[in-house]
Amino acid sequence: MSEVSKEYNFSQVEEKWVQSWDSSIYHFDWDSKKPQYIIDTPPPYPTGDFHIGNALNWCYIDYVARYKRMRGYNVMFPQGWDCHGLPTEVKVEQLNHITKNQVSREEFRRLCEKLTFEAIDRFHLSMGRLGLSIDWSNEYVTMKPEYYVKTQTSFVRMYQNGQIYRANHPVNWCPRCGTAIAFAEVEYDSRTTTLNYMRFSAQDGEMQIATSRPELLPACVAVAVNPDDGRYRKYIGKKVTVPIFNYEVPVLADPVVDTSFGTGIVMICTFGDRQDVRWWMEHHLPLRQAIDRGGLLTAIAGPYAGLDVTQAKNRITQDMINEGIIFKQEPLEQNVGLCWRCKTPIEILSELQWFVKINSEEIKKTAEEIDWVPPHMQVRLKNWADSVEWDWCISRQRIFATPIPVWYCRACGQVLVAREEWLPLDPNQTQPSEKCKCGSIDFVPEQDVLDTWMDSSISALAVAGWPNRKDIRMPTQLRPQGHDIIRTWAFYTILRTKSLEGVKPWDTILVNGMALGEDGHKMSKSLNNFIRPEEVFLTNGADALRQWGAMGGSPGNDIMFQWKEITAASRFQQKLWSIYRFSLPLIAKVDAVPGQVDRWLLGELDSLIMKATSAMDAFQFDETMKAIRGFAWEVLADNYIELVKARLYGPDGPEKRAAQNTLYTALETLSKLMAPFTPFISEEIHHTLTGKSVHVQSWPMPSGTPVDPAGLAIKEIAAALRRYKAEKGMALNSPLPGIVVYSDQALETIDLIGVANSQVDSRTGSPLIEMKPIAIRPQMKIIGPRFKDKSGKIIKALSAMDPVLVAGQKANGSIAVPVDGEIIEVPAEAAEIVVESLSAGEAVDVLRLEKATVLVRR
RNA sequence: AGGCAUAUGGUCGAGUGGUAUAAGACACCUGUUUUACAAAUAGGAAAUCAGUGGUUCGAAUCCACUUAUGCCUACCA
Repeated sequence: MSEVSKEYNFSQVEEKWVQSWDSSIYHFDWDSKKPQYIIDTPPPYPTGDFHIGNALNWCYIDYVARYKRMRGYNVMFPQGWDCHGLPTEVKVEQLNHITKNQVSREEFRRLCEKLTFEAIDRFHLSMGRLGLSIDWSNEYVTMKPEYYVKTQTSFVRMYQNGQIYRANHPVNWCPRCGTAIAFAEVEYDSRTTTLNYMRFSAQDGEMQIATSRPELLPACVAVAVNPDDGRYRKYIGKKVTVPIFNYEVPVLADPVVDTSFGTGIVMICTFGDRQDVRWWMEHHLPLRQAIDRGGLLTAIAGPYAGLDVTQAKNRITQDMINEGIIFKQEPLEQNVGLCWRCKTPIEILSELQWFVKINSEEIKKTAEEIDWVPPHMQVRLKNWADSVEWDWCISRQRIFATPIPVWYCRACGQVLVAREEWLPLDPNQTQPSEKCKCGSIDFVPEQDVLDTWMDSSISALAVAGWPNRKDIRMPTQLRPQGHDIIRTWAFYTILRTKSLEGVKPWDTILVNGMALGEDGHKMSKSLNNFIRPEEVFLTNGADALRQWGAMGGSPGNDIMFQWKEITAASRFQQKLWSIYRFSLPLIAKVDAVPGQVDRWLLGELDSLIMKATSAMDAFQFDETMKAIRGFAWEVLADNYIELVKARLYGPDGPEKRAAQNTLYTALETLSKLMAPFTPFISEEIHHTLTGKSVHVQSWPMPSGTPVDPAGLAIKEIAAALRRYKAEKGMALNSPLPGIVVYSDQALETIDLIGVANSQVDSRTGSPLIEMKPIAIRPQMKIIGPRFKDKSGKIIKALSAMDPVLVAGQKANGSIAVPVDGEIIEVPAEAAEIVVESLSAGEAVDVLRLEKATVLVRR
């Protein structure tokens, strides 16, 4: 055997295996007869860094993938890249000092692709270094035609099924960027604005209305009051006149109106905010669009047309003050919706856009068919589904995204959606190969592109072989993701999979928490609590980081990054390495009959395997790792190895071989159990022992060896003797004058003699020591359910009885307890007797253990 | 403002109805060099389980309310 270094050199070992592993063992086999286990891996947005949060997500996936592989599944752990999106466009503009309109669409797209490919390369490096068992034969890149043909196909099919339509609909609009944006792209900032009190003239008098956006006055389509508000009841159903613009709008009643805000009367405009949209739809109000795509006021704003929002606000406010229409102003703390990119206040405009129909009920129903880990995460999806008010706007006014495969006939305006067999295509570069119904061949291409979620929401379908394979592998088995994107990625994926194939996308969704910094806040550069995985790779290695991911917390809970966890992980690896270093020259894989102590260890190993298996099946990685650490450290190192050292160092013989073989088995099994968590050190150990890779091995099965009670007793005696010596201030290897152990079993003494460095006599039975009952422990579990509300009194009375008397009665099967002058018979199990041993006057120390009594001569 | 979650020793964190030892880790204190490991080992101190009320024979555990924190969503005409 080669030299094993005293210290575990994680970087040498990890780098070695990163270099030499054959990644083809992780490839999914489309022809396999094994049960499939397909993971719908999140496709990250590659512009950015691979941070600790990513690392955590991918660790979770890798634990599962490796475990399932070892359990005999045909596992697919694919990796995709969600490329399209605004951040990349912005970055390209910054890096090249251009705006996207200064170069052609094709050129701009090319620049975005280049940046994205570079970013993907960086991710590849980090992911490899983390030891992820990704199946790179199933990699997908959403910006490549091979992938976006699927996005376009899904668009065409959903259009044909009537699930996609084009319509005028309110959208969030950034006037500066000139594009519709999703709710997720709106951020809020609190600002102080002005609340203006205005007079509207009504048929019977005057209505006073407060608004922070007087410039939307020409977009006013109604005013609303609360039906329960006695002040304004008389106006309901009547008309009022909009000042300055002089047209009449109805007065509506709506319970949502807050009677205590402002005057209790609301001006409904198209559109000031989301509530306006709700009212507009609910009450079927007309549309008066006062702001255009550029953020300028339209012709209906009369004298204010052509002004931008701020100018218009100032002018109209001043005019109304001058005319006495505004009679009061007060400051208002208000959260304003901003474009997250350019911080321009957004407007809600009605635009001709493409939409996907949202059927919340169907999504909720499908969500119920999926196993949520942890279960309460499903509630988040349901709440979101219930709060969705508009259909999903999927068109974006951008460049770097999947093109919408649609043209419009210049002659008659007819919409022409591409045929599936024409895809992939960009309508800006390709003309349709058929005429319009009107006979024209002159088409205008759709310039809008698809929302990025249209790409990523078919990830499950894409990895399962949709749409080309005859045997689409739906549903997939697992969706791992963070809880921050339940409302988007999970929601849209369920929607699309159900729409396109009528099935749920996954059997199980595993939701992991967010990675928090050491200060307990979400990791961010601005808080300076940001840790890069590379930092940990350098200081403690990937295995240590992976252990943190497993130990840090249970699924769904946020997990704090802590260096001390990393340190603890490293220490464990060092401990394991020490065990390995000690064992390697001594162990052997030989046939041998295990002794009592060996059978104890093998029994403990069995229960570790069973514990680890059930915890892994429930995605309880923390439980699994904890059990492994506990076994390796306390059971194996502190007890078993100490016990069998004498045998291992001793002459060859059946006893030595038994220890050699048992230790070998324990190490080999440990390397397998740890392989999903710490692939590097596990591989190093396993490979040295067997010459094979641990990552193609099967998950260990219990050998069926029960814990040998005699072996357990020996282990406890050894621990007691160690404690005894420590308390006496003796060196642990100093001999004792003589030891006699009493037990029900005939205990083997070979290991005890070695570990105590003393003569040991083993006898069956008990020593001549008087055992005196001194206390009674009532058993709540027995008494409670049987005696209910009397339990309290019985316990009190029982505890007060003479322990000697109770011990005698217990031996006879039942105990008579006097309660309130009445005798109640309680079963023998209702009381445990505490006994004290009285020394027989010999010069011995008595160590009383559960399964044995040890006399140590002084 | 709404939804969901969380609250356990100095710190982190298991435990989800059953005994007066509430796991473990880190930190702290004390002993010990024992032919793998002092980043070890043997031991110790340290928690009225956020508060109040309730259900129960019995509550860290279930329920209600309160307080604090986190996340998600919304934000005001």
